[in-house]
Amino acid sequence: MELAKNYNPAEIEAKWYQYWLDNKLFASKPDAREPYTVVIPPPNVTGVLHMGHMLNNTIQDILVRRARMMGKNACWVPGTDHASIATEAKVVARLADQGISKNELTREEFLKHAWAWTEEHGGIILKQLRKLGASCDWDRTAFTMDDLRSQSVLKVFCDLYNKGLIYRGVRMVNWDPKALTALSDEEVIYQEQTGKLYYLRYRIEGEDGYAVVATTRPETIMGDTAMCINPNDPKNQHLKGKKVIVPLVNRVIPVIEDDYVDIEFGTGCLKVTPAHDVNDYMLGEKYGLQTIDIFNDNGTISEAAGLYVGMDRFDVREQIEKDLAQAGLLEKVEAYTNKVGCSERTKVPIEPKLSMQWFLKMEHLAQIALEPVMKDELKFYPAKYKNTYRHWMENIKDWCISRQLWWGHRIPAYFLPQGGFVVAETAEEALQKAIEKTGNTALTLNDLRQDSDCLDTWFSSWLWPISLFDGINNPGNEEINYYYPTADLVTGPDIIFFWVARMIMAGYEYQGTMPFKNVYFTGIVRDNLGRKMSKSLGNSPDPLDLIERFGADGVRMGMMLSAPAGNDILFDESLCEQGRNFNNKIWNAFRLVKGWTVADIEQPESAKRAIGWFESRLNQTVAEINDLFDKYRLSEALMAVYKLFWDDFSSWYLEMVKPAYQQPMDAATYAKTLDFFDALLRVLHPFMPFITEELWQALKERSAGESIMVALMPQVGVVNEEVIASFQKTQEIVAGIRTLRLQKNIPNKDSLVLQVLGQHNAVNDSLLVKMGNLSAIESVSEKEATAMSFMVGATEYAIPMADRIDVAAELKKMNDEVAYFEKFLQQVMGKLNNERFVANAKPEIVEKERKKKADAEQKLAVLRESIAKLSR
RNA sequence: GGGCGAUUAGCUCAGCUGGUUUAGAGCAUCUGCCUUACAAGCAGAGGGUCGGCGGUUCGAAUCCGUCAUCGCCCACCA
Repeated sequence: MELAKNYNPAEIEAKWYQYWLDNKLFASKPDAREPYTVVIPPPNVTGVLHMGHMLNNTIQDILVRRARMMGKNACWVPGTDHASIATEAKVVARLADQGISKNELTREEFLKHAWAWTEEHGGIILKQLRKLGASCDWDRTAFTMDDLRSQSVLKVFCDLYNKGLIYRGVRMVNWDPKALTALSDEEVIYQEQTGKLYYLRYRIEGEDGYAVVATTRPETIMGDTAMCINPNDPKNQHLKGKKVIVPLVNRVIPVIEDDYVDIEFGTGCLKVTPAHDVNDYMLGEKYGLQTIDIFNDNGTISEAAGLYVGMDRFDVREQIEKDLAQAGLLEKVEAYTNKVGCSERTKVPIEPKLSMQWFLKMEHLAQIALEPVMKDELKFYPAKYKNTYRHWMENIKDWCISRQLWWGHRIPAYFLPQGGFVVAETAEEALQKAIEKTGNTALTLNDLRQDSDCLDTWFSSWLWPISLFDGINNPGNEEINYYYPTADLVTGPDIIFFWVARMIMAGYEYQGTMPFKNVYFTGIVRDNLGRKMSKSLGNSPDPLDLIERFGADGVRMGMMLSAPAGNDILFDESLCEQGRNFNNKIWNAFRLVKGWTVADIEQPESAKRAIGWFESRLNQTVAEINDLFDKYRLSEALMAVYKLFWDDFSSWYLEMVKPAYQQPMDAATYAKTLDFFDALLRVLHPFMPFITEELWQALKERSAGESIMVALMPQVGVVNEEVIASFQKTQEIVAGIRTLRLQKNIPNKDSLVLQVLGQHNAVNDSLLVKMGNLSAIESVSEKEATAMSFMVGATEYAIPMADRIDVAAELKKMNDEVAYFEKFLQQVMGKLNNERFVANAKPEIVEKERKKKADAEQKLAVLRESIAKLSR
């Protein structure tokens, strides 16, 4: 067989992905095996794969593939999210490019465009995931707005409404003036902005003086309906019971008193605008103040304001500053930085606004979802997110679930002609309820008007682990019973409240148990300077381009090399390079092994020893990897396999069993080597699915449809610690020989004699001879005068150098060692001479120190003797 | 303003309930090798007073306090 010198992933990856699909290896159906379920965090349906997805899905695929090879029935369900607000914004933008504005269209027309967009761009991201090797059960691909998921949403909405957990009412909500919709608290992000603090003069009615109010939002004065002071504020006592006049507006408003006001801030006077500030709203409620809504939905000034009507809120801020100054009502302006709540989606500052919305009461849901996490029944990795979770749960507020958008699940509430509404899953059902409610049998579907709002995107996402198995519409069906609760959820901590917490609530509310057993929080993928990857910085590599250049396996390995749970990963292309290099290493190891010829010859002693050692090392590493996976320490598990393959297998094992040039190998060693290779490929497969399949198929005869994907992981066999320890000594001796060769420029092909002084365990001598290229190993009581030596443990090894020896250098080396061991011994003696150490430390610790002392003394004795001889 | 987490080799990180000779790994670096699997490689080597200061202890990277720097989350100070 002719194999290319370098591994070429491109040809191989497409071939095997198709093979897996053709053989339905990703598909899962309930059976007698233990299930292992993962639901994908559904990406935005019109999204494109970025590095965050790469990380997230690589981790999921590793977990899923491993579970499959552990004999579980692995089911990874893919899908996409309709992403109500984000997608609607994109569709609106595209329509605008075509000169169409949303409000020219009917709801139906708009939705037609939205669906067209979805079909056009939808699922691109899922196709891209195939390039990564994702082993999703594609037949199960779901969409948060497909029929089953939509029905689930409506059913849950009705159920929660019937339970009294969903209500409709006028509340202060976060209003996005650009997207023209209400938002949940979680969709508001607070950003620091440098702005100004304006000191405005409010004339006191019937007096000459004025009170000064500090505000960041002078444009809201048209909505002022009171001024508030702290009753305990000594500097504002004179304002008690007075009335003041709103600048420019000239409205007379009362001065009220409440200890909510911070005496220290500004002048201690607060302007109260109940319609446009959460706290002011609270004050307004408390003191029965009038509310004047001075804003239109798009952030311009409304008729109610009387002034600046139709102007944008930020233009008014500039204009009013000038007008106030001109009127002598602006005391001063200071530079001021504060945090402004902005829409997560459109980035514009949100406007607190009173409006009629739908809300979900969260208290009960938070209650059932908190304890399981705190008690680790449902585990978070890393656990530090438990704190974050608890804090949110304990301070939870009602969830505003209605959005003034069209792209999403329309709220199943139907308004009646004579007022009031009914909630029902279908219009027909609603009509029936309406008739029952009103007693009016003449009502028809045309008399009902369905609420035009739709639901927050997350109101469908929170059902994902249940709705994917149709557990809402069809409770207790075979699939939900089998696949639920899912095993691991892999997602970013940025959506812990949006999604993770709410899924846990829905899980307990609708299935009576957790939606997943473990949550693995990934970090954020950053560039090598620690900056977030973003389009504007241009520091985000194109994943598909990376895959093309380094191979999917190479990129996967690059992502995983530094990705402990919860840590951000500083991504650099060099990591992919390392991954590619590793692929190449595996490829070439395979070339070597497949190049060997087998003959009916006796198995050499060295091969027997090598096999015994590697078997133990393999078992040891497999056990270690099992443990690391249990702790979700995937990058460490990968590193363990990496070292096992590169160092132990390639650098040591293969070199030890390798026959001399063009010589054949014995059949037993060859068979064993193939077995080892097979096991290594299986351990590697979850990390690097493509190259491992390619080589696994080529390693031995396989039958049609067979795949490493469904081969079983190696089991942990016997680990002979003694063999490993004695081999480690052998490795050190070989390294010693190699160091001397390098120092003295002795080529590898020149064989050497190794002299051993004192005790030597000869079991690995056959390996020593082979790896060190020795012509003999001699036990001597005294080394040759011209020998150079090194120590392994307490034994001295020497190699006669004849005229190559440099006595002075050799002496210096040994004297340095003496100095080192003397210092070391001194430290050990310091401890042992300390009575309190001997008295207090655990006996085994003291024993260890005694051993150190004995070893050091022996080494010193050997060294001193050598020095004495050499100096003669 | 509260809370959480970090700070260990040039870089990215391990180091669990204090005591495995002198704190580890990978990458990078340096030296020697185009040795018939692999230069995307082989062999070898160097590199850290564990952020600062104090404390507890026979003993501290590890526990406590404090300061500094960085990061994240939450919060209604206009």
